[in-house]
Amino acid sequence: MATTRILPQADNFAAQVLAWFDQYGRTDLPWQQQPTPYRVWVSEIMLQQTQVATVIPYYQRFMQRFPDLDALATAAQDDVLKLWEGLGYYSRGRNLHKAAQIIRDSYAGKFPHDITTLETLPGIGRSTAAAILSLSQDQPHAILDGNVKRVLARYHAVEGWPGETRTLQRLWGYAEQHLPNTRNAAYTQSMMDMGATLCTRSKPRCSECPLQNDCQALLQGNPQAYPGKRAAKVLPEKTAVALVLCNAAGEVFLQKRPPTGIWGGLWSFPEFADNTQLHIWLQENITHTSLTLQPLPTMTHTFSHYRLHLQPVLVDLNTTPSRIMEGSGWLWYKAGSELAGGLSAAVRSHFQH
DNA sequence: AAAGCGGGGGA
DNA sequence: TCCCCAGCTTT
Repeated sequence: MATTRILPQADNFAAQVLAWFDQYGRTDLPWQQQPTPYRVWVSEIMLQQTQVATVIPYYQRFMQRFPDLDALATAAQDDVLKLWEGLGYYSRGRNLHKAAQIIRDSYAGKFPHDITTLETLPGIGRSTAAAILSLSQDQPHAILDGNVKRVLARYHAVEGWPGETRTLQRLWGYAEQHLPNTRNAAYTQSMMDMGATLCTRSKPRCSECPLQNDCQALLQGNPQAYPGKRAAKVLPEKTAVALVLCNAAGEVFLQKRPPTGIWGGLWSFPEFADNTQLHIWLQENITHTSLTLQPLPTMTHTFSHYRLHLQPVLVDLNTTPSRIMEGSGWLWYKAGSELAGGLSAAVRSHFQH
């Protein structure tokens, strides 16, 4: 909650941010011309998850077609979504349209100038509501979009991933603490511009930053370490059995995997959910009277979404397969030989040992 | 190919 | 309150 600040700034953070804005801040963006709440609102919604350069042409078409709140509220949803095509996150367009109708019907068509009311509208959260009223009305609210999160996380060396409630609360605290007593709109724009152009995710241009002398992350020598990344999720563990079937020629039996899923379309060992499935397969496909099954050391593979513990079982036929060396979907593979298609990581690591 | 992004909505 | 999702971009 932004409160009235009657004391002078505790530090010169805001002064430096404002001074930078006066020299380098953007003032030529379409929504900065006649920054009415409606125009700023539309721009802020479009700018969620989307960069300025992408937004500009969409914004211009949108404003041409829906120059004011009433035009938007009256439009058919399809007409709104048509202008959103290609921007992504289409619920933004639907919510924008819905909110326009709510303002028309419940607020007599007058755009709410009160942050609490604004936040109740679909598509408008705390940061977006603050940005609209700051930029269009110069109201003293703090924003906290991705750019500002980066600037503050670095300046204060805030540990933790901003998605965590605790980290987010700290960042909001700093965002409010640094607000200037005047020129809030310029300050808000400056924070966004600094985040977008200086305090970038990778290769921040710290030597050009007005905050470089006090930035804790920079003083630590590693601004890129902030904000913290999301903790790696604990991956589900899966187990499977792989058949390493060898013949007397020193070749290994491989199957082509289905086109989708892990190792899609690659050549790999026949894989089974468990030993029972392996035994069934062997009985159906191998005519030898007695087979020796020799377990090999377990191989662990980590994918983006799970960890696979693969139990290889070696079966040596000690015979040379009579005729067919290759069928559709399977073949006998000699280590190092040419192969039309890739090998799964499991097979590659098997042959490296 | 993986992460980031502001808010909505469901668990 | 937490978690996942949407869709496109950037790295």
